[in-house]
Amino acid sequence: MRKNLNADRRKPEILESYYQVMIQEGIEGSSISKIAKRLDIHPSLIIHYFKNKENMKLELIDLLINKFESPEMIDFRHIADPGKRFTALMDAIFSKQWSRTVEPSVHFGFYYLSFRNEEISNRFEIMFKWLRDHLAEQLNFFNDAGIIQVRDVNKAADYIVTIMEGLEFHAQFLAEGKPFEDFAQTAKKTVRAALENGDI
Amino acid sequence: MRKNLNADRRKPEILESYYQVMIQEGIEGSSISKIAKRLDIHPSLIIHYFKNKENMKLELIDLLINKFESPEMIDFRHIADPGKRFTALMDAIFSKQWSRTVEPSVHFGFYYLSFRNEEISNRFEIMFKWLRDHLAEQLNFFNDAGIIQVRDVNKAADYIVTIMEGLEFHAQFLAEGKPFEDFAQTAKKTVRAALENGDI
Amino acid sequence: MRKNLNADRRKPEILESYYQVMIQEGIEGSSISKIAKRLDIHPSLIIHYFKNKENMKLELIDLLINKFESPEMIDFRHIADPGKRFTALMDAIFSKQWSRTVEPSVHFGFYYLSFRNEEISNRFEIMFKWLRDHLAEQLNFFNDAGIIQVRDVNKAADYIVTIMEGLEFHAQFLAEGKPFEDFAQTAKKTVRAALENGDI
Amino acid sequence: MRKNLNADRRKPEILESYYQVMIQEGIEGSSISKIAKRLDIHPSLIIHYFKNKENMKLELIDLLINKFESPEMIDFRHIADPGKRFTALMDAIFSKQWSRTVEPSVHFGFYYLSFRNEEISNRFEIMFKWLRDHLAEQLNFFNDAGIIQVRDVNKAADYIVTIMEGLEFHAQFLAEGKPFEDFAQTAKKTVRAALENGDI
DNA sequence: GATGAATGAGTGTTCATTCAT
DNA sequence: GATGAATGAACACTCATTCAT
Repeated sequence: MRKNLNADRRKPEILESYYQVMIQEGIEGSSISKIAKRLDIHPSLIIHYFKNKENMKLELIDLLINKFESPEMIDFRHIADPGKRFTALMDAIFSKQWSRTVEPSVHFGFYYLSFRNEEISNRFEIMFKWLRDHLAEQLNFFNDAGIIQVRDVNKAADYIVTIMEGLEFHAQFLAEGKPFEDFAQTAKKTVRAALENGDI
Repeated sequence: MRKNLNADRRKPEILESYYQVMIQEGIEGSSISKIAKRLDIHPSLIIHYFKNKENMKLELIDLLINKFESPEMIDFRHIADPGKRFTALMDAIFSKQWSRTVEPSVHFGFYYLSFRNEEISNRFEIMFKWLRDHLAEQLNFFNDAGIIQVRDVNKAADYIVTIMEGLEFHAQFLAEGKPFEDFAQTAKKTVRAALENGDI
Repeated sequence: MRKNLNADRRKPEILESYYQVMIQEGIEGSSISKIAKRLDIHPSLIIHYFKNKENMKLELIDLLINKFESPEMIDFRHIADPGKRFTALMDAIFSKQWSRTVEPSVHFGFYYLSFRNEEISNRFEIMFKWLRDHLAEQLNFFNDAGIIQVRDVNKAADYIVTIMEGLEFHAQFLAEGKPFEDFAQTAKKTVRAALENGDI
Repeated sequence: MRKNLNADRRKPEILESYYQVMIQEGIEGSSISKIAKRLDIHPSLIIHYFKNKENMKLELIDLLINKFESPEMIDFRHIADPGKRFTALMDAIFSKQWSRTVEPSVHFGFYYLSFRNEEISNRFEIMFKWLRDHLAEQLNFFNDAGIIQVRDVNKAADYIVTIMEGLEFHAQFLAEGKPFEDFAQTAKKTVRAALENGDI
């Protein structure tokens, strides 16, 4: 039991433990005492750092969203060639690595909470909009380069995000044992065709 | 307050109350006592009917899934004309009425639980596969009738389900105040195009 | 599920079920619903027959005590020869069959309850006194016949009962895997010696 | 009512309360909330200290057993003279003080629980064996000193423990208002005679 | 005779949180 | 910074029992 660490080190440690407990026990099963037990610290210490559970929850969400928005994940503006950049972007979006940046059970757990918690809802909204806008901007670029024939880039960006999220459902209930990538490839091709054919 | 109703009337009444409490308070917030209070009955009466909470949960899920699978929702085999049947099916799938057969918050609540509860997971899987297979069968029919040019009906059916579920995310975070139908129309057109163009 | 049996048949059936549940689950674990479930009848039916649990408990005790007091267990007055009758009585008292007329766990369960339940206490007292008096009477007979040299038959009878009950403790904690009869033999010999030597 | 005592003071306090409630209400009647109410503390504080009721039960048993095994109760090796030591030991064993170190109702309550609870059973077994072995060792000493003529010290020790426990039954049901010591004296004399006469 | 509806008290336990140290 | 004492609300569930049918 390490002692006298300061907040900068303790807080991420606690959030990581929170995340792990959530994976194993679910949201409602992630009690402060379980999180504390995993770290071999006293539950009160968690309250000490985060004031209350709600704060901790929001801080965890912020942390996870930051992972999503990290440039190396989805920003390929450093690739000059439009075709290559398009492929890179599509590959990234439909990759398992990207979809599973955050454990699906945790992702959906917070998504579920967003129905009744405005603070969480806002955070999700900001994240999705950021993603959508980033995609729209890139689609514009690909349009201009003649790679795709999208009529309404905003709607197209919405469409991509929609499928991305839907993929998780597919993986959960319809994958029939096949790896995530299997159907993701199909989805990617279909989406590419839609963008290239000007279906949207 | 002895009303002496029998199980046939009480159980649906309790499940309805459970459903309503879940909408307002979320899954983890739906305690037996809250459900009972809503009905002005004693909590132990709920146990009397369902033995335990887990049973009640599963019975509620079964009830909700039955709503989904009701023929009038999605079965248009009584429409002989292939073109009209296709349109009817597409309209149904992307309709708000269909998407919101069950309150999204409840739908996603149970979806979330399925990560850690095999019984729930199985029920979802069966429902999604039933839907997917029904769609695949219909796509075959439309293919034969020359309405669409689908290469792989199973993948196409998967794709449709995937988008359908993804739509909920869009409505939640990206709709920007516009009604559900707005983007659903866009999605429908894009999917129709994909089926007609043989993109999948 | 047999129906329409009358009290004469149902009550012993229920008491037997009660006894069995008590063996498996202990006194505090013997709920009416468990007893009913074992018989595949409705818990209310048990209340119907016995009015309440306390009555049922007392009726079970009466039933078990009757087993104890059955003449074939301990009454050897039909054996005319004093020596043979003495041996028969001693053998019976220190036999496993006699000691285990009622399951020890149940016997001690009710014994334990007698501390706080006067009705139960009275029943035990009557039974023990009946046994003690029966023994005293027999000791008198053996004394007169010159088989033993007991100075105070009442005290001797008390002593025998005392050891008899203590034997159960020995079997529970000190038997070290050996059968009940092992130490019971030792005890019997020691008691016989005490009676014959006039130690009491 | 925040008293902020610490575990060293609170735990014995709670165990004492548990013991008292058990005397009044029996084992199954000793709920955590009753124990707490007696101390005017919150029930969850008891959980705080003992984690769960089972632990508390075992800790109470350990505490009571320790009372039994305290040297001043039964260890007379400081008395050099064999005859005096023998008398002291016999007097102690058949004394009310020793028999009632723990309230009989509690003693038998736990004894009863031992039928269905291995942890409790083990504790009893250890305690009884400790007592038996201590007696056997002393009997050896007395044998060597020529005070008694025991043939099998182990069996004799078993016999003594058996009677000791049986005495409680006698006191409960056959004492007929006379004090415990009354029949205990008789038992003691008879046992002494058996040891001295070589009946065992 | 038998069942089911309904109650209400009670159980042990979990939980987030506050406060004192 | 860290721990432990203490609380109080809440939870699912068990139980014996009553009443109507």
